[in-house]
Amino acid sequence: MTKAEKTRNFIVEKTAPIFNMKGYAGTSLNDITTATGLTKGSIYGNFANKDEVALAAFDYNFANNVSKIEAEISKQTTTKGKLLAYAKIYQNFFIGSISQGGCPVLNTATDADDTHPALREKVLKAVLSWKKTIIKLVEEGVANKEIHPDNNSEQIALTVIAMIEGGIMISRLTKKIEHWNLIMDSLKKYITNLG
Amino acid sequence: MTKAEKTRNFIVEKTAPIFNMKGYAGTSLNDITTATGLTKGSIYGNFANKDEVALAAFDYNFANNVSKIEAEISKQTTTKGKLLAYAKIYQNFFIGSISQGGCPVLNTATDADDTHPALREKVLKAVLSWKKTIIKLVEEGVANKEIHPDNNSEQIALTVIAMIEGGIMISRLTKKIEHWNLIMDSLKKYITNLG
DNA sequence: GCTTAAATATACCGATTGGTATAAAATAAT
DNA sequence: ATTATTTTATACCAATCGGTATATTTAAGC
Repeated sequence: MTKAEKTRNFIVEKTAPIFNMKGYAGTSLNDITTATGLTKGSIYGNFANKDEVALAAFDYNFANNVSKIEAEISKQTTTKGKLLAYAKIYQNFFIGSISQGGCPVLNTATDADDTHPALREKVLKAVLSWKKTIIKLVEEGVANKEIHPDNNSEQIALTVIAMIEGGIMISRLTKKIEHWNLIMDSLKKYITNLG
Repeated sequence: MTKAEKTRNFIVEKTAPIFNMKGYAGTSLNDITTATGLTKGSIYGNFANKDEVALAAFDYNFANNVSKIEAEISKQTTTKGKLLAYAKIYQNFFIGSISQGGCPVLNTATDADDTHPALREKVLKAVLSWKKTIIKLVEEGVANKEIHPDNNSEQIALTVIAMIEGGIMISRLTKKIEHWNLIMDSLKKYITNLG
């Protein structure tokens, strides 16, 4: 890894939480330079413009979350209940992540959907791939005869995502962990009752 | 109504959708003056600063949505199924609102939760009052023996809000009305199965 | 170790940011 | 109709915005 690559990564690491908290328009180049300790020249030596930093920051934030979730999911040996594990993991594990800027998908989606097409496109892909992952899990459950084939796998995936993201919004706003727990319990019940 | 009051309302009406789309940091005073056709002097003659315009804009956006929803809810004669009507109304009615800037609660919550305490406080109150309204409906249903008393009314309220807001985020991002329909159908089923 | 190329810092650019003082215009009260 | 008051427009402010050209420093190749 060359020096430039290291610096590039360093910039992304340091600015990712800022973009996640303040949004694209809310994050200034001054924020970026003070967070990294670097000067503008150095930033623009590694990125063409603010857009590229923001896009890289979203990728970083999202990949970070995905890898954490996937690491926990893969720990689950039982193919049955893997879907349920999804909710459980989010509930127990995601709290820390939630308390420091929140979900990058939710933040970037609401921030960029009407204002930043390139960024929007990235979140869109992220959500669609997330949806696809859950659909696969559901179909796995159907194949295992754990989930009734009458269920609409796409509907389940969308519902799970909506409950998680909506729940994150509420919990971060009210700052009440009980709210988060109640919603995640509700999600668990929803998944359990799929059978 | 004095001239100043009229102008104040006019400014709020014209800028409310902009704040809803672009967020607080993303909306500039230039946006405000071009949207209203007024000059800065006129804006600052009616508002102390940009903050006050943003706060008034949120109030306007939120009140607008609430009044629309309440108008439809009150049309429902049956006390039973009023909760269900909630989902139905959102599904059929909110689409137009969603396609032009989205839900002010979701937008402002994710925009302001880490950046703008005064604005955050306003959304917080809005969500808590929304939650309260649903809780009351649920308790009404329990009193009518339509809903089993074992149910946790707060959990139901939070779940309903989470599904709606999460669903709005997804639908606005993917721009697929089928996604919205699937999630709202899921919400209806959730409410139906409460009994 | 020297040269070459890459990476960073400095200093600056015009444009725009939110905000204000003051003057001009429009409204309200008498 | 005239005065007093409110409302709007003009012109300006310092600060910050995103971005760039150039100089300086640092790392890489030989």
